[in-house]
Amino acid sequence: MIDVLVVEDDPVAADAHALYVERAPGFRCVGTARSAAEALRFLERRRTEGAPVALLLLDLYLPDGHGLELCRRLRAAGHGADIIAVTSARDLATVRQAVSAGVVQYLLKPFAAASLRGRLDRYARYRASLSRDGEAVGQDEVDRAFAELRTADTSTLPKGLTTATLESVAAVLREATGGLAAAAVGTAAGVSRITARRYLEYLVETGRAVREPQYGQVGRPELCYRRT
Amino acid sequence: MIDVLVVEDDPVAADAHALYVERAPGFRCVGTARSAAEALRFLERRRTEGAPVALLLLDLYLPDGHGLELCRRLRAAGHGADIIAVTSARDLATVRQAVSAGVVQYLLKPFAAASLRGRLDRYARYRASLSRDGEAVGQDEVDRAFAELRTADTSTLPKGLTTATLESVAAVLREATGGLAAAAVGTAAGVSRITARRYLEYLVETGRAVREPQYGQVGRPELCYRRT
DNA sequence: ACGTTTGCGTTCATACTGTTCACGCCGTGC
DNA sequence: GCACGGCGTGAACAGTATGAACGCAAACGT
Repeated sequence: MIDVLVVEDDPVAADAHALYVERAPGFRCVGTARSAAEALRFLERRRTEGAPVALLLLDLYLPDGHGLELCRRLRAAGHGADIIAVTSARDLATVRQAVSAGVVQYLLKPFAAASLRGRLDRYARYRASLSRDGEAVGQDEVDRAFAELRTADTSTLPKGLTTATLESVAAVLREATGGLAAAAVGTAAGVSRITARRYLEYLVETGRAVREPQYGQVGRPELCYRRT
Repeated sequence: MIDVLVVEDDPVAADAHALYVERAPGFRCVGTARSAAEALRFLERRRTEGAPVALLLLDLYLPDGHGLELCRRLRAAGHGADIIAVTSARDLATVRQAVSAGVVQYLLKPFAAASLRGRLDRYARYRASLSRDGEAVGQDEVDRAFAELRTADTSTLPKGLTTATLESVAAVLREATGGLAAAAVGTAAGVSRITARRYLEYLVETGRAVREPQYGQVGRPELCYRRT
């Protein structure tokens, strides 16, 4: 279970964020703070109690200072909590400062519930890929863990993709019981293997499908796509 | 031009890193530091001179303290420099702490020159995508910028190996209590002995597994693989 | 020392992947 | 009305991850 603290001065937004966190499997909202000072007190108390907070949903505009200043104070105090910035700050300078301050995700307000949910799921996967302890890791594993923190925008489709085709590909995947190869999806959706693959890869990127190899008798293994 | 400071106690490695940085277009190595204290002094001096360092290549094992401690002190002092960790620390706990401390890349030593180069290029792209003065920025642009920092290097795995298969082979080895023969690993992972051996050998090469012969019966000894 | 036994390591055919490029289509400007 | 540029699609092709076959290496038994 990943313990989350919501830091947000607007009570309505704070409640909404807390609700979204509770709804995400594996996450638990252990409290909300209205200000930087309150957040620091909360984190300190949890740490002395031996149950440190793992993740912060942090609004950057707080009544008693900037959210990034809270980040810095937090790091200086030795808190290891990860931070997802949830803010309406739309300027690039703030984004850059957030990155250097160690913010793992940056979500612009207003956002859809699914958008936050996607980020929380990604974060959970990142945690899972780093949860094994006491073992030597390779560069590939480190890269994979970092890649989990990367999120694609789900609201706008990338160039070369259309809603209609995406819908039919997603529908095929939804109907299928097990995993389906790109070629099979293509046939079922009435498009070529290449096009089907394009959309399936997009679904994987946005976390709505997974890809796993199916080893045959001989030859390169077939990639099977399955909805999550 | 992106100003880089190399923080590394080994003079040979420091020179090599500085050389690699100079060779990357758009980057300039403005100095090297042998210790955390020296690095802090250097950053402070550059900042007062009005030419703050933009990026650190940071070794985590320093003579006067851990590199991540330097990160925290740096943030507390308000330095906004980004950090690429270049280290031989192969444990997941350190990786996690590095992420929460605001490390943008994590490169394991020893590394190929091309590997560092790839990361520098990606960092340059990240900078470029955030350098526009245009104020209003959308979620998609933020995501793209983050993605530049977190895209896994495709060249980390040798030709002929896939992350999915590597993961399942590594998982089998992790679950096993004692040593396992290539054939046994293959059966458990759902691949052939040949494929299992390929990945096991890779794990041995990268120091994540060891290989030891099992004597006792008639015939050629069986090679048992075990995680480290 | 030599045969026997057992599994290793290499080669190569194979099947699927992933990329590149040309085509057709829709919308826009002149 | 016609040229044009951008965009979504698929055919062709090179690339690549896999396993079967097979020769060989390394141990034990006599």
